[in-house]
Amino acid sequence: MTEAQTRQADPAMTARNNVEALRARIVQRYESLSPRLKQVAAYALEHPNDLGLETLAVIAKRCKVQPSTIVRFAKTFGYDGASDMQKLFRDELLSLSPSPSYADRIRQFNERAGDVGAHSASDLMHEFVQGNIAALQHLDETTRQEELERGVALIAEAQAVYLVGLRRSFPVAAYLAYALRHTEKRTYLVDGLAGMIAEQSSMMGPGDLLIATSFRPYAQQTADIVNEAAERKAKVIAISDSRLSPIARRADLCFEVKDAEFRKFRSLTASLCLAQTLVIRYAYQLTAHDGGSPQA
Amino acid sequence: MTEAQTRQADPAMTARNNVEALRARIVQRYESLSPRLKQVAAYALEHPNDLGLETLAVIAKRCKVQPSTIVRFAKTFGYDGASDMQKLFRDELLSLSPSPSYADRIRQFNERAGDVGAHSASDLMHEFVQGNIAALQHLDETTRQEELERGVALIAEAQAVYLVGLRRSFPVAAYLAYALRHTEKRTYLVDGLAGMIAEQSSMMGPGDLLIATSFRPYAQQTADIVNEAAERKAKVIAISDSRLSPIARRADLCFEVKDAEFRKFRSLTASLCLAQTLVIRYAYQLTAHDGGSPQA
DNA sequence: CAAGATATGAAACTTTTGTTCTATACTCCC
DNA sequence: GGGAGTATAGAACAAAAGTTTCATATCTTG
Repeated sequence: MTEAQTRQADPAMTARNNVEALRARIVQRYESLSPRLKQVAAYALEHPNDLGLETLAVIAKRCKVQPSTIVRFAKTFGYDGASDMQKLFRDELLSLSPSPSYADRIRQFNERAGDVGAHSASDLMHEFVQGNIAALQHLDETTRQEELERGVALIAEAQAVYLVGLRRSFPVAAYLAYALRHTEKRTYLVDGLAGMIAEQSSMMGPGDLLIATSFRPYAQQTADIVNEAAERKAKVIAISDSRLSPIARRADLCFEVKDAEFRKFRSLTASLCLAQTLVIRYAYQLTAHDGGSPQA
Repeated sequence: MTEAQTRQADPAMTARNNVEALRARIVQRYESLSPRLKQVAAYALEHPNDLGLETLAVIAKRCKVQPSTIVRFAKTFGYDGASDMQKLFRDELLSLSPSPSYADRIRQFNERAGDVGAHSASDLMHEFVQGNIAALQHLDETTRQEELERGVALIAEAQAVYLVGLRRSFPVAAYLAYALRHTEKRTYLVDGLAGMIAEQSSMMGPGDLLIATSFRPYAQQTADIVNEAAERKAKVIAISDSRLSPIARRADLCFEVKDAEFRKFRSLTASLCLAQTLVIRYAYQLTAHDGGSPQA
């Protein structure tokens, strides 16, 4: 106790008993640390809980260093020893812990539930997280195995894959382009740079595949590209929010994705998860057949 | 020892490794316990956390009993010793604890996801959905209210917002650019088109904000831009997977995001959800203050 | 390239911690 | 009220953990 008081009195040591401050100091001094100390530093940032309640030997093993290194680390950051530092993490764990006792737990819950109306930033995040989780689960439930397999097959058969997604759908197309380019598949992102959408899409031909992403309100340009692809006998996969959308109607295969939406800000979580599934499944099919190795 | 073995054989004792079940047993047998054991029992129900991470001596003092009494208590409830029982509370603490448990889940997901060959496309999707859900929950648990508010404030104060995210982080930057452009904030996407990254980033100045997104392996160019922003006295928000990343170290504010990862295919779910929260919170703040209406 | 400084690994050492043991106190029943 | 059985405290013991030391390796610097 007297020790703690001494510490609090010392202004240079205020950082000592605050995990967040310690984290900051670790980050700050990270570059100047020795290699082994860096290992410990990284581990401390990654697994603060372990620091709090595992023994030195265990922590040391996980960091792949000697126990003595942990002690050195603690001393480097101004603690008497490793135990001294561990107290810090332990206290933090206790203070953040959800269940100090039943009574406290219930009280905490009620307090948190009470101020949802206030819409603090973290409440907002909580809502988005819940919304996105729901969207992902919906995706999982509604997406049919055969459609996924057909999508993968279309990618596999295509000579080249064209990606289009404008405005809010652009990140999906960009993600697909990035991921597919790490397989050996020839991949073109139709981005409309320099107003050359027409020129870019005029490259498509029979044997090619267009993956078009668009959500209400549908970009006319995206619909135009889908139509052009159809006329040029290219295959089309649509990722859209409705099978009735202008994108979906002329597509060979349509994935209907219901993403979370808040006001008019649409999330892309489910769309990206679908994209991820298609690409990775395709990549693995490659390794399975060719013995090759997909890169990303 | 033999006692413990007998117990494991007893199906009714599966409850051994579940804190909730232990609590129930304590309550159930409470009346039949000796006075000192009652003291320990009451303390165990009230302060499960202490049971998990204090030493026997400390717990004993708080219960006002001898350390040996704690051991007897543990044995009374079928454990090999006090340490054996403590493991239980410790695990519980870990599993309820906000940060690393979800990180572990994500890690577990990443490890499990290793063998895809056997999986059908829909199994694959199911795994990704689960992985992304874990990542979202982790984001929700670990992101601090103050950091979100600070991020929103930085956006609000900025004269102009620059976005950078190269390679696999590009969709995040693109999403932010799209969303922010639907507020009245001046927004520039540093995309490196025509090799003009240097020129684009040389536009930043004091009063501006750079939001940089980068994940391991960090793109050198992104780090360069962050450094340039710092030199030009612009503020920097980093979205990265570690506070030790080259992006994060010079940032004024760092959001640490653990996205699900499959081999080297990184998901962007959590990053996008964070981006979404920042932008919408900012937009919401605008309406609250100006009575205006954000569009997207 | 050598000398000094620094960092590291392994083992010895010390302290702390958990567990067991035994004498004593207490309770309950005869 | 006395004896058998149980509970408790405290000390002794054993195990485990944390810390220090020292020899070796590595990196700097003149």
